[in-house]
Amino acid sequence: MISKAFFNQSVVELAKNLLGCELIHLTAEGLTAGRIVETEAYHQTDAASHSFRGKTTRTEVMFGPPGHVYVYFTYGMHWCFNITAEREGIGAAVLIRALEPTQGIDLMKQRRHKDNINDLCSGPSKLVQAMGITKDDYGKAAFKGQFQLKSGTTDRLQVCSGPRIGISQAKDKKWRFWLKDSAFVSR
DNA sequence: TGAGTGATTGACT
DNA sequence: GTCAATCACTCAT
Repeated sequence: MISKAFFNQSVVELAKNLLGCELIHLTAEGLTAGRIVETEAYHQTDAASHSFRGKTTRTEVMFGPPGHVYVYFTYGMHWCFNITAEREGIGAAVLIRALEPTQGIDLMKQRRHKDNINDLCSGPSKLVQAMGITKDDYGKAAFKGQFQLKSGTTDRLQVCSGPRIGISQAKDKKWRFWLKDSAFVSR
C-alpha cells in the first residue's frame, strides 16, 4: 500500500510512478478499482495548469499537502480527477486520464450506461463517472479512507511520454505519460 | 457585470 | 472529420 510520503516528489516523477498502480474507490453502491494507465502532470510554473495563476478557492487543494484529491468541473458537464503532488505550498497535481478496470466492472457499466469494457475508463471524465467520484470528494486523502492506492508492478512496464491533450498553453512540454500497448488509454 | 475560454465527450456527417 | 452541450472561472470593462 502506498503511504503519504510517496506523493512528496516532483509532479513529473509522480505522474510516471503512478502508472501501473491500482486506484480503488469505495462508495455506498460498492467498490470500483482500476489500474492507472495514463496520466498528465500539472505544475504552478506551467501555463496550462490551473494553479499557474495562483491559489484560488478552486485550486486551493493543489497548494495543500500532497496525496489529496483535486476534482474540477469543466466544459459545463465534465469532472476530472487529480492527485496533488509536491510539498505543501507548491501548486501541483497529476491528472488521471485513463484506467484499466479491475474491480466493480458491473457497477462501472451501470454508471456509464455502456457495456464495452474499453469505454468505461478511457478518458479523464469517463473514469470519474465510472468510479462514482463527485465534487464531494474534493480535498479527501487519495491513499486512505474511501480512496486507496496499491503499488503496481512498474518494473517490466514500458512507459511512453508525449505532449498533453486538450490544452492550448505549453504544448511543448512532454508531460503526458502512458503505458505502452495498453488498450485502455484515451483516444 | 459581461464576454471569452476550457486538463471533454458523444453524436452526427 | 466536425460540432454542440453548458457552466465555473478569469479577465476586461
